Amino acid sequence: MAKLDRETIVVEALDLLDDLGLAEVSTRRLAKRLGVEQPSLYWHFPNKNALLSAMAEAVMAVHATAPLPTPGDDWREWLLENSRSFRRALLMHRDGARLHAGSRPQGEDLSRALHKFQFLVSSGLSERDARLAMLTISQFTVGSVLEEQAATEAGNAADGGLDHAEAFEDGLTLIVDSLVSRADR
Amino acid sequence: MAKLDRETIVVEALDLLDDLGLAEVSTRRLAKRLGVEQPSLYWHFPNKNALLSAMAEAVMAVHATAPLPTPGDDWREWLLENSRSFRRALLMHRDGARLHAGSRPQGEDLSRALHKFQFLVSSGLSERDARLAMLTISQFTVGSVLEEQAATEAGNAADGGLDHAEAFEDGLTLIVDSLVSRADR
DNA sequence: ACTCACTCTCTATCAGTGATAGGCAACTAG
DNA sequence: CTAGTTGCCTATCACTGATAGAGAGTGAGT
Repeated sequence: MAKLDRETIVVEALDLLDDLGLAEVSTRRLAKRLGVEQPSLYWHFPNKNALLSAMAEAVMAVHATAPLPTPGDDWREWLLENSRSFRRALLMHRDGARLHAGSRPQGEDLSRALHKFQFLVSSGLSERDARLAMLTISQFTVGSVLEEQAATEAGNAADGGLDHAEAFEDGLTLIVDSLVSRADR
Repeated sequence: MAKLDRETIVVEALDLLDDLGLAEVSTRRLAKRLGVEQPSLYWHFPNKNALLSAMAEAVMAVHATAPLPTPGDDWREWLLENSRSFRRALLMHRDGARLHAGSRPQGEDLSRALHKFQFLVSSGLSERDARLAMLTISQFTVGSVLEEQAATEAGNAADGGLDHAEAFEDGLTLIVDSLVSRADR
């Protein structure tokens, strides 16, 4: 019936993810949505992990398509905006952070990361600080969204009335401020 | 045969975790290790999630037992050491960060967190900065260890020859430095 | 026109998973 | 001595990810 297709599958899988959460994403449920029998999925993906990786990559697509920094840009502002874009991508789907955490970085991302790194260096940061900036911020962001989504899905009452967006913004500023003062020195 | 016991079960479960990784921890494998049939576990725990929570709590026990700060302590040094202790606990078991990420904070921890918060405030940080410090650092730490353990278990070649301990230390310093300069102002 | 290979989905089935129902022995309190 | 509780057992459930192998459809080469 359905013209299956890696992309079609991934799109439907993300829909399923949003509806039921990562734990409830099964190959059977997904197949049923696609109007197909379960083993058919295994022609397009070698196993479920490969599917989850493709989903994780698709989730990151919005962020990975965002324009790269150009030499004239203000590095501080760019760093903030880049991090927000990353966070937005993770938040766009239910369990986005958990999904992302269980997947290794792809090939395309590496060259983009390199570009960003070089932008920071040519903006005046030391190589060490540039690498530190990218690592620390991305780890903080993943940790932050992971906690936010865990809080949302579990007790579902916001934990302690915490404003996650504000907390993220503050944490991000905290980190970036430190980088600024190092660059100024 | 075996005198089962919540603690005995958790200890064995953590052993199993270290041997096979979180994905391979099943109630049957665990029961077999304990010399017991699988449903017996369900007398001691209502479901597998409860078991995983108990495991997560046990993993944190080392950290949760560490002495609380006392008024005379240097807050910067204490903050650094507290974060290292948290990281060490996560690293002590395979998939420790993943295990931790899938569990909600317990009751005991909350009063400890409050104590730490108050220590930071009485050391001169604003309430806002104290909360920010604890949140940001813990999220960074979880994100950091999550990535470290994912790298270890997957490509198993260290990713990019990255020294995770050093990267953590640098990121931590980056964050704490920012807090210091805010406290000085 | 015929055949061969390839693509893609199907049916059938597997071992393994978390979980529940209900039985039965051992211990303990009245 | 009996009644209740504790703590394990057997048997079974619905569900999961995965594989084997059949067969329908398509298209290229001769």
